[in-house]
Amino acid sequence: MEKIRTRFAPSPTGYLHIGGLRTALFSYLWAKKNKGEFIIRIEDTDRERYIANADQELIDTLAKVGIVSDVEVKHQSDRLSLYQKASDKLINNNQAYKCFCSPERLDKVREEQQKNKQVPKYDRHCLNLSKEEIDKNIQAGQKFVVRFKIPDDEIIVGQDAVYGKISIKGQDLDDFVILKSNKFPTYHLANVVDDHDMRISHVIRGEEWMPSFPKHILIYKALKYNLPTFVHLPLLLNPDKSKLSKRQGDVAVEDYLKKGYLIESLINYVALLGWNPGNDQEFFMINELIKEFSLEKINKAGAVFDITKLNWFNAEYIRKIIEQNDKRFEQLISNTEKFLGKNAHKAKKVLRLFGSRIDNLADLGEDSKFLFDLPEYDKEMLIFKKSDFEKTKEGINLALGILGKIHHSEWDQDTINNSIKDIIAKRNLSPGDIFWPLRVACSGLERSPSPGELLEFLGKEEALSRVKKAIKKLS
RNA sequence: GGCCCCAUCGUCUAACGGUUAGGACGCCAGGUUCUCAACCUGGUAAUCAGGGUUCGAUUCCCUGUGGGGUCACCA
Repeated sequence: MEKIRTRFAPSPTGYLHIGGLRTALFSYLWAKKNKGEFIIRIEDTDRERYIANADQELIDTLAKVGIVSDVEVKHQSDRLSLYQKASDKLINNNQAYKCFCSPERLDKVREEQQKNKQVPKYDRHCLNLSKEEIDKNIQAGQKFVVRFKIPDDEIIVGQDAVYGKISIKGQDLDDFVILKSNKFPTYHLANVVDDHDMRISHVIRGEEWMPSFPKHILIYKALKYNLPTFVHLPLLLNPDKSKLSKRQGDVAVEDYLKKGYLIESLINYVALLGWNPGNDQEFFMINELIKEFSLEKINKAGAVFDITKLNWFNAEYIRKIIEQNDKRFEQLISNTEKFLGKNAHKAKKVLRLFGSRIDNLADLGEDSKFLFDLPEYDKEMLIFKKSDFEKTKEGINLALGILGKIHHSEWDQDTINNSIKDIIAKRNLSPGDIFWPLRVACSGLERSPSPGELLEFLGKEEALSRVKKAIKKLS
């Protein structure tokens, strides 16, 4: 059997899109599952939209999430002769022709057709130019494009691994351009020529390519290439069901990385958009995805990119990593540092404190502020809703006394909690009379990690100072 | 508008003719508890509509409706 070869072929016109990530991931998974090859190819045939370095950034972002090309990354702009040759061949076979129509004329024709409520379509003005006319035009320095000649009496049938049989009448197709006047190929030509040249077995791409699928089939046939398996992926959608786009939220993978979403959660979540494992498993590490991935389980309907579920995945992964406390935790710590600014050295402790309370690492900066800089708070806040002024005052004073007696070397939440519980029992107070004011004293907040955790984090000196401050407020 | 594709809880999805239509996120309620988070328990909520085919349709077929994609010398 032929070796499985897939490719991800972005054009360097911007950053990596979430949808692009999903496409790249599925291609990658399918190749790896079959012990095949995954290839990245840069489709830089549009010199007008080209963005310098975008190709490298695309490659870098993919590498960050673990998706790497098995062969050297090639650029289509380096391979122009290949497309030229294919184009020549099609012209020679009378399956393509040179077109000298100016953009102005094309615009006019299109405008006219729209006015008459016709479908905009090239009018084949140059289809039957004589050899003499063509030579004359070229000699006069006239620019031309090469158009594919659509067999308009044919019905083109395509087979897709996800959508099944797709058929369309030739007459509904336009004589599309395959070679631009600057000798660069269009997507249609370059894509087909390269996929054939690189012996791609599965063309995995977004559903937005469906309309041009028949064109590609026609080129394959005209060039006498074997057809690869086509796999069109359902679209990723905005909450309003339109194609996932900027303006309704972030779509760049880098944006999510910057906000402190983990690679694991991004990959895991995106893998489950338009694909399912056929059972209830939700958590997948990359190797499990490779093992379980299958084309049959790809869905047809578009999938809304739902940030709340991504948040859940991310929160789960953060908790798991902290719990496991291994090498990945060390990585998470250094990843966390950049969100803490000057408090980066406390990253590990901050993570331990907030790891189960955040959706993404970017939340950490804001959430942990009070640890380093006690906010102002109202003294009323110190009194627990089921307590009163006197009991609160008694409680926190007792706390101060106990805490003062705990030695620096024993300053940890277990010791602290045990001592406090002790005194609560002895004095017949309720936990709220003492834990609550301690929390507020330490945080200035009503919602926070537990007092024990906070006291430990702050250290004896800072902790006692905050407690004293609270007592002062009450007196 | 032409062409193409799609259609199960709000969202991601399972059920390859027979299920009380399942799971997850979210949301709600309760438990735990000094608060929040986590955790545990429970609940909420869906087969777009109408026709067929069939003993039986979420599932197959048709029509309608709805949504989306695409109609460039962009990919």
